[in-house]
Amino acid sequence: MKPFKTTSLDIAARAGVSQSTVSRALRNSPQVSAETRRQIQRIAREMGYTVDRNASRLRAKTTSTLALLLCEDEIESHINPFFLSILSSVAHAAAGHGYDLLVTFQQLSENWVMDFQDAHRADGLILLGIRDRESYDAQLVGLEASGTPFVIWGLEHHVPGVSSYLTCQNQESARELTSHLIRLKHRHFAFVGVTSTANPEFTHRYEGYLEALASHGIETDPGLHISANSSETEGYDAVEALLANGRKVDAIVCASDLIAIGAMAALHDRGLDVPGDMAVVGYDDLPIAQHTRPALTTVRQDTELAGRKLAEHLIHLIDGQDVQPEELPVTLMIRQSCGARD
Amino acid sequence: MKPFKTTSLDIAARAGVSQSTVSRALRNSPQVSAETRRQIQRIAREMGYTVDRNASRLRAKTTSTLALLLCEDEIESHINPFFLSILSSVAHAAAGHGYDLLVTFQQLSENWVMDFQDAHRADGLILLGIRDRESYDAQLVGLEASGTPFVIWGLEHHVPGVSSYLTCQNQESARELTSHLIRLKHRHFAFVGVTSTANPEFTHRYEGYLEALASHGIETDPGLHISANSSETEGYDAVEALLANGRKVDAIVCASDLIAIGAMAALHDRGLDVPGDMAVVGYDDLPIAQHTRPALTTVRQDTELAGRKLAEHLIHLIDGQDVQPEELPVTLMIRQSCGARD
DNA sequence: CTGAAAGCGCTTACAG
DNA sequence: CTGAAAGCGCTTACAG
Repeated sequence: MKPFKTTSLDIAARAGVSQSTVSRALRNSPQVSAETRRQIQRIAREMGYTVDRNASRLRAKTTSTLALLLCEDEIESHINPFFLSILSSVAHAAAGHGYDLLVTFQQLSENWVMDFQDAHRADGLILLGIRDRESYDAQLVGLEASGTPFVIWGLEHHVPGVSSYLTCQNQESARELTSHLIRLKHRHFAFVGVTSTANPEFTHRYEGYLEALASHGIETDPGLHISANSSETEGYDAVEALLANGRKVDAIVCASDLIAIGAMAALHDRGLDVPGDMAVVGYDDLPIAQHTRPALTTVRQDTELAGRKLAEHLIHLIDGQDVQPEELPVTLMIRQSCGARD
Repeated sequence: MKPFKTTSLDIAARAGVSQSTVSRALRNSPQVSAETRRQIQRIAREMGYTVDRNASRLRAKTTSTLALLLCEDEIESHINPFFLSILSSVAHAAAGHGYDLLVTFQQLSENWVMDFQDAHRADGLILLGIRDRESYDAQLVGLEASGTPFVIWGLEHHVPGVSSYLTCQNQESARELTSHLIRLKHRHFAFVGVTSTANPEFTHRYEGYLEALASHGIETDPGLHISANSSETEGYDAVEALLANGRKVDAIVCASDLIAIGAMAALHDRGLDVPGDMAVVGYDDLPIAQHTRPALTTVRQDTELAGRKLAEHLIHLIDGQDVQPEELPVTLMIRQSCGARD
């Protein structure tokens, strides 16, 4: 069924050179004369030959593969579109650098380090998604011990030469966003989003929010911080709880767009108008954010850049170069849900 | 840096058997006595040994890898969450069967067959996403010629022993959904969604829609079929065009949820109430569909099942078994946007 | 049931 | 600049 498998020996025979020369020519080795190289590459193209990756990897003791681990909650099985958008960008970037991308969607509870330690499936790891810090930290230690390079999104974890991280300006942007709401005359604030070691990003956003309130002399009430994971349902429930406790609120800062969308649904169901009765803002700028009504004011994270940087940092680490963690810039997207003028 | 690489020879030495016996024991070969096998597997576990996949694959001439190609539009770079949900399910299923999953996000224009033909990167291919039929069909022919097994979502293409396809009950469900709207006393219908050979799924939904109208004696006006690809923006623009042409309409059937979300935004911006002035229904039941206000009436495709079936069908094909294409069942999700009673 | 041996298709010192 | 040769770590006939 399968056609005859062309090998480097076939190319060598056709080109009248040795198999080693073919191997060199195809890897663009400067050892091979330009003319020989051109001819060999032409013949390879004509015969539809591509290097057998398994053989190449076995011999070179490399995998030319990046692995991406997307940790997901087992309860809320619906994955945050934000991570999927990064995933897509990582895939592009990896391909652009000649790496394959192995994707694994991991349950929180599973012990994923084992898989990648000695299995020689990938040269390095990109870690995305939510996590249970208890087991997570232990697994990171295991990863480091194995010498596997890895890059994490959204969690400050840096071991020079082994691992790095990328995150975005969570705190600054949350401060700016909140300040914008204050400028729009909102005075009674609530924050919806879990803050814990398991979610440093939300925690930084909360800190930025608190800074903005403090710098404008607005008092903060711990009862107006409602915990919620990143989903519409938890956002909905959080706002129901918030409204039930009866405190005066005129602006809700949500730790993510998914939460904000749930929040807007809850307000709608209570007959409250956004932004007339209540301003709502989110975070991430998911594609849907511009299509909700009112359109959602939020903070744009550049997922294309994030994915590209994740891949590049990992490849540098694999190549033995050190990389510095980076905080990527974000953009405020002022739309209607915050009560903007137009 | 990297720890000493344990090989099957190390296990053999420790267990006092030959390397071949270790290899057999780890592959659960019935040739090895139960006791020897248990002991070898225990030692392997103790030493943290895992089979080197590159060597194993090279020797066995297999890859234990499934590839998933997600074709995306270059203009609308934001990927349909529906496909990403299937992707996640495929990843789970592949892992469950001991396969790795290689993910590639492909631009429409690229010639992707080449990559997988001789590169020995994957044993088979899953094809998802939109496509340009002109080049697509030619590439499928190339794939078949190479003998690579593949499974397609949403496009009837079946070559016994080589390829298969999976789709859902597009036509029946669109007929039912439209009939439901008719039962709710809607009489003036529009359909938004591109129908062309490039998008057989939308085309089947359109056919189901037409059947429902015909069976209730409702006349169809070609001017009330507006083309749109699956995005909020195109849905928005389509509805603007629809309203501009001034015909009486009281229900819009959208070929996807993304289109429906754009449609609802456009109606909102024109001051029209959904479902009071206009019913809107979608297709896919994206997670967001239950959180729009009004919540979106739509058709649920079981992405978990779809992903699992895609992986299983492909694995069967790889194993040389024939598989029959399947049409997966769907569920009507009646919510508020159609003007339901409660 | 077990072992010795060949070989998958490459890459890379080593020698010239 | 090129070639002959070794060997990456397995799997799998072949022989016993």
